Amino acid sequence: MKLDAIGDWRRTHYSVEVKPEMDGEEVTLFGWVQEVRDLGGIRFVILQDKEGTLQVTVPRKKLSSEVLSKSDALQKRYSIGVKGVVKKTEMTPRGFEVLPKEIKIFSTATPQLPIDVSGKTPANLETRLNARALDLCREENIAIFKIQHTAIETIREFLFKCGFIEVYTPRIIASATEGGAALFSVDYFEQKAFLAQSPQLYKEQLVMSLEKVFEVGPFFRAEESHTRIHSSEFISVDIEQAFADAEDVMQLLEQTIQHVCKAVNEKRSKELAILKSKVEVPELPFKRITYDKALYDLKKKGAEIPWGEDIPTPALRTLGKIHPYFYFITDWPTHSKAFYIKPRDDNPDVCEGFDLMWRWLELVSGGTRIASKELLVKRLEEKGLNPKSFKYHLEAFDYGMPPHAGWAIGLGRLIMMLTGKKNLREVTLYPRDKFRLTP
RNA sequence: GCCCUGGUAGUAUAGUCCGGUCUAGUAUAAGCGGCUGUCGCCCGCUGGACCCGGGUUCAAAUCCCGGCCAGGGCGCCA
Repeated sequence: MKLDAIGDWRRTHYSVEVKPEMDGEEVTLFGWVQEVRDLGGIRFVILQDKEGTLQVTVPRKKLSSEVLSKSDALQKRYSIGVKGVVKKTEMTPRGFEVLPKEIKIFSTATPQLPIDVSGKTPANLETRLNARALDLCREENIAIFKIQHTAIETIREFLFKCGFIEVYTPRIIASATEGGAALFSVDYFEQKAFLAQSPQLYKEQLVMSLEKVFEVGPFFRAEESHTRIHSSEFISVDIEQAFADAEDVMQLLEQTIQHVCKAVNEKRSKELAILKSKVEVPELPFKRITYDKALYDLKKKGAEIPWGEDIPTPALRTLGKIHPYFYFITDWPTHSKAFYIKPRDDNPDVCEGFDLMWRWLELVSGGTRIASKELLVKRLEEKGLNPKSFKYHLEAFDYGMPPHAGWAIGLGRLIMMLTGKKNLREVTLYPRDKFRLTP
């Protein structure tokens, strides 16, 4: 088929911007054919763009042969341009239709698509991920990533307003042992290097200069995790603040979450409706329960966890039923948290680390950090880590490290909460896990 | 890495327990034809599938073993 060039055509309106009141007005529309309903003497073409759909109506006897032959060729997913006239009518859901004067076909599509973009025949997640570029054309997925956009936009705006500076720390790092999670190794010229699992050490160093920093970016964990809430590559929203403690950053966090919920509610009601998801604007402050209280609650429900251990997933599910909303878990056993979390001055067995939970899902992890080099070295040793591997990081503590605190939001999990999706992969454009490296 | 469940046309599924009219059903998508108000349009026709390898058996989509893959759960996980 001979394809058309865009030439001097430029879009005048997105589908959503066309209104019945524009009756008689000429518009230029770009997008994709979502569906063609051919009734013989009349043909209905549903044009989709990133904002939605509208109906292009082709009455056989009333249009030029050139427009007719173009519309004859149209099939699902063809990329097209339509120059036409808006006509007010009661016969379409949106109260108007567009009568084409000229149609351009920019690109064709294979007749048998791997998934049904109009959503009539559902496909499994695996099938959808294998055809992800096409899957992402579905209205529902566009809605998910618009919600993510609004969430990130809101977080940035709010943090900027609070005086935070956005930074970019290295993804390629030398140290293999920050403790805990396994890292991916990469060839780095003649050396071995690793992909960063978090910006933790860098953002702590930056509070000495920039005081309040944040970073949004991908991080990597080479874990065996095979669950619907873990991914080898994920987006973290990290902040770190000088001259602050856990309570300060918890307040910042709950305000951030509240702003996000409010913004998504106000700006993305259409997308939430598409996803059949509801987001309430939470009241502040969020409930704060201590680790001890969580264990006590669990014991009452028959799940006994020895003091000092991390709370396993099944127990978190129980906890999520007891507290079916946002809640902080505070005062964790010091040795259950990372080496840089500050132990409490009045009881060093417990630390100033916290998790923000949404039901059973850990959305955010944070805490007051250790500002004393001596204590940090002690904690590294207790964790079985070699302080020598942290030479450069520890040096920063010789130059006036202020008291500081911070947190990290798992962006995908936040989006799961907002969209009601139950698998992290669904809210990740191109998910990466142990078994999936493509597309 | 472990446990459970599963893998059938482009997609989603029925059939599998209890092997044999399964020549593998249905929906949707696709191709062709028809239809002037559809909006999950409708009607007719056509083509299209048992994950891979081995075994049991007269006979395997169906039973057994191995592999690969998927979903869920667990563990791991700043």
